[in-house]
Amino acid sequence: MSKLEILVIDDEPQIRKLLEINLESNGYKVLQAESGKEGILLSANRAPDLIILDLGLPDKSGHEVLKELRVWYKKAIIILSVQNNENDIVLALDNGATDYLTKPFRTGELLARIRASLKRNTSPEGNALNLFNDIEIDFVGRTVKREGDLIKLTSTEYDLLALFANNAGRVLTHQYILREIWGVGLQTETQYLRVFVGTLRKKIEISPNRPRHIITESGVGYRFV
Amino acid sequence: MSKLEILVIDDEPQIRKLLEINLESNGYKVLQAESGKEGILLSANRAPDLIILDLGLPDKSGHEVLKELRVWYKKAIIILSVQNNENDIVLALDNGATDYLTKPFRTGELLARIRASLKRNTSPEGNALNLFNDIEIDFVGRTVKREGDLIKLTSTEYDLLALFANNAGRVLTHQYILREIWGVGLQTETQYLRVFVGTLRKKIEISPNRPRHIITESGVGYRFV
DNA sequence: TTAGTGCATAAAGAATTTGTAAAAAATAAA
DNA sequence: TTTATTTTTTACAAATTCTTTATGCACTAA
Repeated sequence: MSKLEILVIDDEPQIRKLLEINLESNGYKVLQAESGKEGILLSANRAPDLIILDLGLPDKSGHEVLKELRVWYKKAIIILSVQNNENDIVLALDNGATDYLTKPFRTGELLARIRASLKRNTSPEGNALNLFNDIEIDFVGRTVKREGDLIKLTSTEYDLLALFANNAGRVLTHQYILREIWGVGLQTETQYLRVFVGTLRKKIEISPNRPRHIITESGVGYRFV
Repeated sequence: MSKLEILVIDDEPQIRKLLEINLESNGYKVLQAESGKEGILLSANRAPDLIILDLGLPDKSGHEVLKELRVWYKKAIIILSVQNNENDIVLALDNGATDYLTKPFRTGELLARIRASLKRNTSPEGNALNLFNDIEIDFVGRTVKREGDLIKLTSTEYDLLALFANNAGRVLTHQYILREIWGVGLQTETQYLRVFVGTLRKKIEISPNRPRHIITESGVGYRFV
């Protein structure tokens, strides 16, 4: 899994440095902007997973930046500000800020609030369902259905099918499949593959001897449709 | 549109009164509880749209209440506490609190944070009572029934079943289950899991050697249906 | 035709994984 | 303390999955 990206929009270099160190040591990738304009540009180009926004920017008010971002940016925006007056807090939250922290802040708390915000980013549970005609693969649940009925697959069979499904339409060479599923040591055991394709076909194809999903590409490999 | 309901769990009557006045004048309906137990019960019965929870309760720690609620309650929980130390804040947020405010708080800010939390309240309804065919699990009472008859489970057995029920239909790996129930240190003790799945099956399955609820996914983990 | 190559399938054996019973240890209750 | 309950270990049986071998078919080229 790749690192989550966090964009820091703040004009104070010390704060940016402090955040950079803390965030990177916690496994995040950090992008930096020192003005509102640059921040908006970067958000549009890189689509970070979370934005930390300072209210006191040189070129334009942080409230304005927040408003502009919220037109299209749907993920978490945490406000970080020296302003501790209620009006600013209420305004920011009502403009769609996910959270509001006042400087000086405690890094542990900030990290916890970042975790909480990121958790909610993904919450509308996008069950990664993949449909291939009569075959339905649920990558989250690790289950496979044909015409609504659950099919029992062994773990290798599932891995193989998932590999096919993730490369639907593409021809996968024997070598490549063997390397992905069995590892580099067994790249030459083409017979494994034949056996497993056989059992998979028996389970997911309507007529296994006339496969419509796992197509043989003679001399090369297989293709999933 | 009917009024949104907010449950206040706090043992201080003054705070409850203050919140009641402020919330009701802002168009919310207010429910009140003065202990953790009462709060959990009320949440289960009334399913409020948001919960405001004080950490310093007389009967049990607010952190415990939060954890118990989060097993099934999916909407916003805002923590209100005199504790301003980082550990409490981090713990609460990591346990699923939506937000954390320290007393004394500014009502305008609280209201803004409530609005922000309610806006994000999109997750599907969680229910304290869960039905899986003949099995009925009550997350509030921590009780399990099969065809109406109470089943006696040890606490680990219950935790395991609750974990399964909260992830019904999806395959849970051995590692994941062990981490959730026994903690990070015992991730490799797969045998524990076998024994407990065995006893659980004996208690909830009609024919334990042909399980219909806890399905083995050989080489991977288990799946609950 | 006949040998050669690549693929499909069945089935036996090997290896791994899982289930179960029961004893030992730890914890909670009386 | 004693007793009861729950959890952790241990040992072995059962089931499942993976690997290997054998065989037949289809196609191609000499």
